[in-house]
Amino acid sequence: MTPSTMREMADILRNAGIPVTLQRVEIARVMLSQHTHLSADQVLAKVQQSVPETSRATVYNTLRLFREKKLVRELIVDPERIVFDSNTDPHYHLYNAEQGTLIDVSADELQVVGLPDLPPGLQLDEVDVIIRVRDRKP
Amino acid sequence: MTPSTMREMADILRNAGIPVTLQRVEIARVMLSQHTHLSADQVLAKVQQSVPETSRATVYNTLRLFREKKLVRELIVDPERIVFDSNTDPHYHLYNAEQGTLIDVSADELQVVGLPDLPPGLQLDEVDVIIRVRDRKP
DNA sequence: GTAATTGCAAACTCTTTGCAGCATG
DNA sequence: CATGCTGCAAAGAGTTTGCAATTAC
Repeated sequence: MTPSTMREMADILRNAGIPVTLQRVEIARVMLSQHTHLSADQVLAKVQQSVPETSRATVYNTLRLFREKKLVRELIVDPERIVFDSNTDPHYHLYNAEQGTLIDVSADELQVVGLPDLPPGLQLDEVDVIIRVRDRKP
Repeated sequence: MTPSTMREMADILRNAGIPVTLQRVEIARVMLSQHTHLSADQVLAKVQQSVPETSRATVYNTLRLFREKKLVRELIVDPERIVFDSNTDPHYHLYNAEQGTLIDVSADELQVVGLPDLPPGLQLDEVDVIIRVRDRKP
């Protein structure tokens, strides 16, 4: 990690009100230095490449913390695992279950029209759109 | 189960090419006699009210079979459990995670516009829309 | 010194699987 | 008789939790 990345990640954490630790900076580097879609185990594997003294529990704890602070979103697209998305702008997803690939679709291209009125006492949280595709079988 | 329901469920199974058994008729009654959203465990609990000699494995096997035969859809809305939906018409969902309630939104009311062109070699499987709501906190 | 953070291992939940017995055609 | 369906129990995967040791303020 370059010094500037280190500093950038630490700043993101502080701005979010998260006390800075080595493991959190490292998890931030993996998740937040570019847009990605990663499962908790994928994050663990990447973090352990640079900081082997990182436990699975810390990764789960930290990802939950990041989610609460809105640094990442949880995507529920596959029953096997939760995917964490570091793109927090409004957007949708194209998912290929066979390959496990997940691609962002900007909210500029794709829109949802005709959202129903919500029953009173409810407020909109978010709208997920998942375009599920598969390999064309000839 | 009235005799007519019994017969109706057996017909649905036969039409789908599924050999008729007591457990399958019972699971069909729970899932298919009206539109519902149920987890495997909820189906198990309901089926066991009338046919206690029904195992968890059979419920999972049968729900998978129903899915392959397009009698039900699998909904991935909550990381805790898979929900099976007996409404196989095109439609979307409004989900309240706190209450666990899931409501159908017809494809007549709500539409997705601007679906991206798919990369060659891919075909569209389905488009899921989940409107996530929560209780309004005053 | 008090509180927060971490690692380890165990626990937990949902789902799948292996296998023996039973039923079915 | 051969196939396939069922129940039971165990296995498996992902996630959470309890707790003691360490670190930080």
